Amino acid sequence: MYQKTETYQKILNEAEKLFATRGYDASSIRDITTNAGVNLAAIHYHFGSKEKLLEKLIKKKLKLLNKQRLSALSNLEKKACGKPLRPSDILDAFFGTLFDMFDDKNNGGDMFLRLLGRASLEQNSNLWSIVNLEDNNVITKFKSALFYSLPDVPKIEIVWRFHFMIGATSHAISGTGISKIFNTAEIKPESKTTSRLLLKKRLMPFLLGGLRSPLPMKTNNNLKP
Amino acid sequence: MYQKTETYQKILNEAEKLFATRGYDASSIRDITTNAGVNLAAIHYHFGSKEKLLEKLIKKKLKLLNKQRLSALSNLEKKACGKPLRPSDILDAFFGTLFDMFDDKNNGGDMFLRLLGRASLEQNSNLWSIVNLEDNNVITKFKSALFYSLPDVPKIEIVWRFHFMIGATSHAISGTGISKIFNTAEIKPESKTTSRLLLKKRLMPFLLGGLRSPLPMKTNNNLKP
DNA sequence: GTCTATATCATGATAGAC
DNA sequence: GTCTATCATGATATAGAC
Repeated sequence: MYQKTETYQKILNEAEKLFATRGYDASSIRDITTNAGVNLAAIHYHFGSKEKLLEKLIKKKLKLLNKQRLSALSNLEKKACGKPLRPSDILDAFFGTLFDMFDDKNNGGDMFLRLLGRASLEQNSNLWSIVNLEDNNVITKFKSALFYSLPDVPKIEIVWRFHFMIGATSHAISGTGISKIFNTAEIKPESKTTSRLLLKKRLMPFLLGGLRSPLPMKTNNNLKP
Repeated sequence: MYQKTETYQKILNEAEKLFATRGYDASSIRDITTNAGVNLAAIHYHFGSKEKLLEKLIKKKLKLLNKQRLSALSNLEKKACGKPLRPSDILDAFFGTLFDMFDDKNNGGDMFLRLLGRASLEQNSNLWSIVNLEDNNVITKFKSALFYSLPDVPKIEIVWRFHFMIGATSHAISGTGISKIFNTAEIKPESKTTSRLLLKKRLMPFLLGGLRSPLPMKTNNNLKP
């Protein structure tokens, strides 16, 4: 892929900067184009709309993330020589990369997650469906690895738990409601840096515990009491 | 609390309906006031702004939810006669009520979660802090119950895991990314109704597994290899 | 093809008359 | 409390310059 035009790149860079610092709604296309030194209508010309511009940014980030995920999984599989992987390693390959991207402040890592979250909440947004397509191959590969790794667990349960793990992780990373939870006299709050460093170490056992927890009862439970 | 004025109530009702169906951004104050049969300026007069109107709605829902939560917890504690509660019961009291509210389609249950999610993502929104205050008493009580129920687990770990559980639940309930996860040939998709009914049954073991999973290693690990 | 200038529209907010 | 008029802003469409 070549560089596209200079205007195109200027807009992309400025939008990423502004979205990251102010958020999507607070970044007007007037702000973006003015700061980028281009015309107001340039966003419409190059991207179609402000929303499409956001799409472009998200897809760019997502592509990078998923490349890292697949690479991590592939490395694990090479070492395993056809044997099932350890669930914890699979989770590391999937969620660990996300943490790395999140910690990459210079590349607007947390903005990415925030915007992804926003995209999933907007009712009339087609952003999420676009993200799905992009992500589908990765999800499929990781699900397969989990199926193979946990042959005694029904696939449908694994899929559900994958879903739950993604939720816990998104929420934890975006920091939603952190202060609410930690604001009590009983707990001496850790410094922000400390908890940041420890977050991954804390979340991973939680995810693994959830993934491996006993299966729910069948709806029609015919066992004797 | 008395009825306030008729106009006030009309706006509240119409706003709840429109936010639930179209989302916040797509519901203009012109739509709301027109449908409600009141003047355009009435929202500003009675609530101050569109955002404040949303606040009002969220607080109303939240108050109801938290009342139910405290009531459920209180019932458990009465039955326990001072003994620690079972973790699964505590989770039921906290998350089960959320599921019930979510399933209350007639009262705009899923709109509530969507708007709450939105509120937490908007950077310059003070909605979340308002929600915090409202929620603080409830969180504190449930944390205490968990501390008492799991005396061998460090409090800080319990708090973190509470946070993770909330994330998994929000994500699961809002349905974010469901299609992404389930779209593969390997799994025959359950009907929407079925998975809805089974969601709670599936999530609870996951949460419990996460809550009770082995603790993470200390950062400074002095144990011999 | 790339970009700019301009016009137009919808929205949230507000002032002031009644 | 209610209403009309008006404003500032953001988003978008179009015409046309280079």
